[in-house]
Amino acid sequence: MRNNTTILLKLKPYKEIISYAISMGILLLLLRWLEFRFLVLEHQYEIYIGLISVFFLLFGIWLANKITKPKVRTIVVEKEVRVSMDHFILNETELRQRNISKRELEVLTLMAKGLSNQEIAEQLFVSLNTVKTHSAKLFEKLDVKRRTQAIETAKKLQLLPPT
Amino acid sequence: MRNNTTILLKLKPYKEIISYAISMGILLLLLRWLEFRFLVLEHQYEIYIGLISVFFLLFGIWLANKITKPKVRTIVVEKEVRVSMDHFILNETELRQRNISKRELEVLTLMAKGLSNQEIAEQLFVSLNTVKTHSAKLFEKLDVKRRTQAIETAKKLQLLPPT
DNA sequence: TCAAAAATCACCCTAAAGGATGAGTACAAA
DNA sequence: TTTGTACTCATCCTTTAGGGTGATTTTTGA
Repeated sequence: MRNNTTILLKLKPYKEIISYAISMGILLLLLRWLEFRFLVLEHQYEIYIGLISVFFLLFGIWLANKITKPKVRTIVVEKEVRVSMDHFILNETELRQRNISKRELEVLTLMAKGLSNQEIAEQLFVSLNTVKTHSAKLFEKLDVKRRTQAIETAKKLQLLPPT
Repeated sequence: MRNNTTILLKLKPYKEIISYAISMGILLLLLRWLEFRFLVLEHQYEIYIGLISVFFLLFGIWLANKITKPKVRTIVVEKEVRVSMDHFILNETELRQRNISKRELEVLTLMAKGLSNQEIAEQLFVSLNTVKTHSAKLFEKLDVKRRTQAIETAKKLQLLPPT
């Protein structure tokens, strides 16, 4: 059982040769038959030759397609990929120098997302007043007057990820 | 000199046809010669047939290699492109789709810089009310409620340069 | 343990932002 | 010429943001 399989596997690479041999066998039969025809119709051997030619031409083409490695043309397309700064690194030095606390940075982050003070308060589970205090201190430390400026400045200082 | 080059260049595409014609010519001569041999050596026409067969077989293979189209394999190479302010391209399609006017974009730009409505009004030499009208329409068109959101959204839509 | 810093919240007040609506002008396209 | 659109400005009103001050509670580092 296992031996048979091995034999079959060993025969596999010679498949084409075998099919070639079979083809040649069929061809020989065909030739015999054509030879008979040729003898009967004396002066029409040009047709015979023509048929042979056409057959081997087609056979050659078929064989070539079977044998030859497929031509592969490689087209390299360069695709531009916008690299969004998913690997944002917070500028902790700046953070320390400006003495900005964790909570303040949280408020700043939510500010940058476009949340109102009320929404920030809800998000952080603190009162509106607390958020206001944080933002007021934040504006001082960032040396700005408005939240829009705070966001701009913070992004420039790499305290917030860019757009 | 130049004419010769031109002629050669014009002949170039027909190179295969010409080589084919030459091959056929040679073949005919060969056939003639073989025919002679055939007549002389009466019963050796199998060799003749064989030669014809081999020739057309090889010719078929050659032809197949010439004819077959190469398979095209497309390799997409992703190329990282850092997005920086330098080559910011405004998304005019988005601008048109959202029907945002030039003036509104101006206001949006100044907003993103952190200016107050009053400052924007002074910069554009219009009244505060005008700026408010513009910003109100902007918020509608950008489908946001606050200026901070407007800036965020606009940057995401590439209507404003990133930080 | 104790002081400093951070975080929380409140109150009051002003400034700015935002919503809704109406209306006049200028300019280009139909 | 008319029509539409962008731009301009105004008024009234509400909401949100921001400034200033003071106070209590946690947290933290020396």
